[in-house]
Amino acid sequence: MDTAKNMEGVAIDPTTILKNCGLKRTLGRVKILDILIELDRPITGKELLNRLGTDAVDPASVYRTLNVFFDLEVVHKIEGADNINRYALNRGEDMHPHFTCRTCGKMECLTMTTFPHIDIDSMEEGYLVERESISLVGLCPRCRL
Amino acid sequence: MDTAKNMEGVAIDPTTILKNCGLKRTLGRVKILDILIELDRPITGKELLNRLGTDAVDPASVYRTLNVFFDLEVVHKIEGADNINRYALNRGEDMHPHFTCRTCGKMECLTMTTFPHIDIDSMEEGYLVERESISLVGLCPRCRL
DNA sequence: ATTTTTCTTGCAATCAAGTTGCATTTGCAT
DNA sequence: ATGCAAATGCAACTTGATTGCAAGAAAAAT
Repeated sequence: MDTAKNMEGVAIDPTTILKNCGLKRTLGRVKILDILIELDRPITGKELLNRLGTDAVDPASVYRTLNVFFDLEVVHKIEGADNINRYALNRGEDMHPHFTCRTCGKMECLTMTTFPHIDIDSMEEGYLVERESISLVGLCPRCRL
Repeated sequence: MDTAKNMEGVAIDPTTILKNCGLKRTLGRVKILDILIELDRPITGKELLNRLGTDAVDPASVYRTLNVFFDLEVVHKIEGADNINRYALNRGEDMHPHFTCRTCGKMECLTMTTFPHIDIDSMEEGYLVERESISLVGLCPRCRL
């Protein structure tokens, strides 16, 4: 079985990721990366903690790790649906909107949807736009009954 | 001097607003509406409390009031830039993106910018989209140095 | 292989935004 | 004027997340 690769054809396994950004390979970080690699949608710190389950990593360490990963661009941080941060592995994908179900709280990446172009030039002079995000909220098929 | 009007030509003063939605005209609500009417950008509960200043309204009451206003569509609630809710008077405007300065935290409405159309049909069947928001984050001219 | 250095973690305390329960007060219809 | 539903203030609490610090684990140096 092949190792997963990202869009640039780079292998994505915890050890390689950690080595590539000069972080020590600790059990907690590996477990967190295992979960994020497995998943194709952004999850909250809470869900991550739940998934880590019994062999718990301390919440403080989880949040610290996520922030380190975010600073090193190992993960994306998605804010905005319900004021809870969600994290997803940075696979080098294009920017895309996210859909969050109001009931079950699951967030999904709308990778099939083209990211609409915002006419930034029509903004007043002098603004520097660093991040753009589009967020849809509603009901997913399962929660819609 | 004329009283301010919204897009439907309805006068927007605290007393009228409160009467129109069957809420009691209390001092706190009037003060909050005064501030929101005056402002053309969404503000946080914190900023609202600061502006209420010395003649303080209790934080719990402010947040309760904002929620009541939101439920009655008197105000918009904008989430997403930094996981802090911001509120702006509902003037019946079209949906528009918001820009938040990473440094000073001020949010502005990008009313001059057309709201890009998201191709919701390209989403899988069964989703119900209730809200859509577009959020830009960066530096405003003042904070850009 | 062992020591040393540096980085990480766990734990507990803390923070900030926001909510809730409840007794008291206030607006307003009568 | 007065009676009652609605709103407020206060304090306690919730939740997501951060921080200080002592103890522990990786990687580097010997």
